[in-house]
Amino acid sequence: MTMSNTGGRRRPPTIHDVAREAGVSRGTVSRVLNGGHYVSPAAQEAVNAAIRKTGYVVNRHARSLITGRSDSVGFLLTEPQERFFEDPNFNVLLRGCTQALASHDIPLLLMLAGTKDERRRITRYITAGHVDGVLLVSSHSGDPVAEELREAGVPLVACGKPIGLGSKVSYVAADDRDGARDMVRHLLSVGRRRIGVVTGPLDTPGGVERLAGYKEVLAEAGIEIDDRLIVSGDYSRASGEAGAERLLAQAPDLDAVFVASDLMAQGVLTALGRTGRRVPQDVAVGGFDDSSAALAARPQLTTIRQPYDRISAEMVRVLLAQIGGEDPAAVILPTELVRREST
Amino acid sequence: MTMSNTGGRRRPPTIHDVAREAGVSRGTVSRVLNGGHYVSPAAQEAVNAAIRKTGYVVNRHARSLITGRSDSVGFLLTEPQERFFEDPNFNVLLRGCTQALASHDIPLLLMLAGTKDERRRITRYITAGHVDGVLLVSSHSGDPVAEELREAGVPLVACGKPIGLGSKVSYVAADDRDGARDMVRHLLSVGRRRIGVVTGPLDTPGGVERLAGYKEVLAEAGIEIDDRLIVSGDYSRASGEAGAERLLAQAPDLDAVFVASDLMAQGVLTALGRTGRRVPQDVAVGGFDDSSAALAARPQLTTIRQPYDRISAEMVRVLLAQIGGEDPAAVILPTELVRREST
DNA sequence: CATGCTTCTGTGAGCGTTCACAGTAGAGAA
DNA sequence: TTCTCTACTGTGAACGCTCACAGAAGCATG
Repeated sequence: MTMSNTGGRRRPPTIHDVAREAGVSRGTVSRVLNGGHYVSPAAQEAVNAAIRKTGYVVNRHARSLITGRSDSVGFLLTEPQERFFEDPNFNVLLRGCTQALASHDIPLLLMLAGTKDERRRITRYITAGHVDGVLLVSSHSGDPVAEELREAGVPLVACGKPIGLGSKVSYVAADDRDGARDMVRHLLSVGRRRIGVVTGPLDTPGGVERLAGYKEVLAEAGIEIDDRLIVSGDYSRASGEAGAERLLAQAPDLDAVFVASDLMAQGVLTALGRTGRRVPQDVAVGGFDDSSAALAARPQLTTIRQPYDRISAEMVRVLLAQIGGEDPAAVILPTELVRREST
Repeated sequence: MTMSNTGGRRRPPTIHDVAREAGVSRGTVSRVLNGGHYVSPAAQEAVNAAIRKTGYVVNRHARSLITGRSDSVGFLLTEPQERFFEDPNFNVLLRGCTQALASHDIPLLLMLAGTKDERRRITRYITAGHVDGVLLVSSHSGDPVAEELREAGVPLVACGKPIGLGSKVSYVAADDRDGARDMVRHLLSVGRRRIGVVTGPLDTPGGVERLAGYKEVLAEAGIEIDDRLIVSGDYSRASGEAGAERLLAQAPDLDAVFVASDLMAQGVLTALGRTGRRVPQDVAVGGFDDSSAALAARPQLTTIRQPYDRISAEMVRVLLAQIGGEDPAAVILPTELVRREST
């Protein structure tokens, strides 16, 4: 009598064990697992009972081996690392994507491609088919990773419109220009006329579009664009502080600043405070993002809310659709003015 | 003449293709891929050339199917979601772990287990063997997920000492008690005597240990412990603010506050500012973590630096060792006082 | 010359799943 | 009856890899 493996190390149950338990074949169990088409109610029930009894969980590796899909997606960050730390938006986005994917039972692989080496390694990993698609967070133009992935035909959804890439890549973005318009209109409505702006990097759509919205509204209001009222930052707190100092030097009479991110707006508040200017009495400050930085700031920031929960949900939806064979799509979501203490 | 697949959809090269190209067998290619033992230099070279030429990348699913390993690890967050957003430490930890794993070519799966449903799903996923091990970020005691994983024998490394679990689980932590001692000694050294404390949750090791360090140093200095100087928070900014208000009500004469996290310290600063107290002139404030919040605060916080880069590196090292069959281990890392403007 | 050892190589089997296909049973139509 | 159609079920054959094993070659030892 040979020893069965009953007493040995517990081996996870396979589809075979389930089939035997349910008194059906592998094929029937597999069909139940994949939607239950062409399965009789009796078999369906028997299989489900057997799955519960055995504690069976599908072996994704075996499945992937034959289907060619990995049933996982990558969340790829090609920004330099500092932004990841500082920017609260990334957290929200990452969490939203993770949860949206989880509801489809799809794990998210976090990929950081800061250095050249990392980029090569990760590109290789992705193009080898180890993930079915990629959620890309990298707004800067000329991102070589994104371009390579697009060429390799990897399903891809960017957060924010990717400037450098051809139009054939999906993206989900908030309506930057419209948000900027709302904010500047709001600043006008509270009586401000000398409105400065700290833009984002001008090689990002957020940088370009928000500045465009600013200019449009001023033009509509018949206010001349004054170049001394326009400076650029890189979305970091420090660059906001530096930007505000340049603004104050070039145009000490300004009575409002529209800042292209909440984090930079924090820096602006610091710089204004240092010169003794009160916010909002002397200078109104409007941010952008409605990130946690907006609430952390003193005074709390009036800002433009980017619907990050919806953005992440849409990114996942579009990506899964694309993995399923649909064409790339662009989704633009509306923003919302959130009024707090700084205006 | 049948059509070869040369003209069809490009199919990724397999180990077979490499073997044919190199003029050796699958087995030899496999041996090269796995360390190159028992392979002649000539074969070694031929295989490497063939790999370069074909652009071969190993199919991890096929490998996993037979080895039983997944060559991936999970980063599991069982905290409620708010903390993830607010706390800058998570970012640092997450990034550090991702990078440390990347250098071993191991992808990180991000797992968020906020709700009961998510917890069940994720436990199932992990115990099914879809990851080789888990990096656990959850300091609260009585975490059911951690306990289940431990029982299931899943390699596990916690960040911070897990109170609830048996001693058989690995963890990496900063020396909380010693850090707290350093900070309180520092406050004493700048002449403070009425030192309040805002602790973390007392069901977390950080909460307990940092308070213990505080008490020890005061005892050594011959200062009586005054319960009115001790309040607890939950590491959130808001709880810091509330805690400071309670402290000020109970002991308006305090001249320093040791706060168990930088984020809470930000709240403390806000509350102090509201009562007109100057920091550090009237009240010195010491934080803990040296997170980005410490630099963002005005004044910038004197704080205890937790070596998160080393913590993440150690977590990964210990986890990989454990996956490799070694026994669980505990690692305690030293902290460092960082003096800034708030003391 | 046989024997053993070490280093290297190829081969068959099998990991757990899905897919294509063949087949069965029953219902309805001719 | 006989045929066709639909609903359902079971059975090989992969998928691409690693592992165990068998064997070959080279060299030293008995």
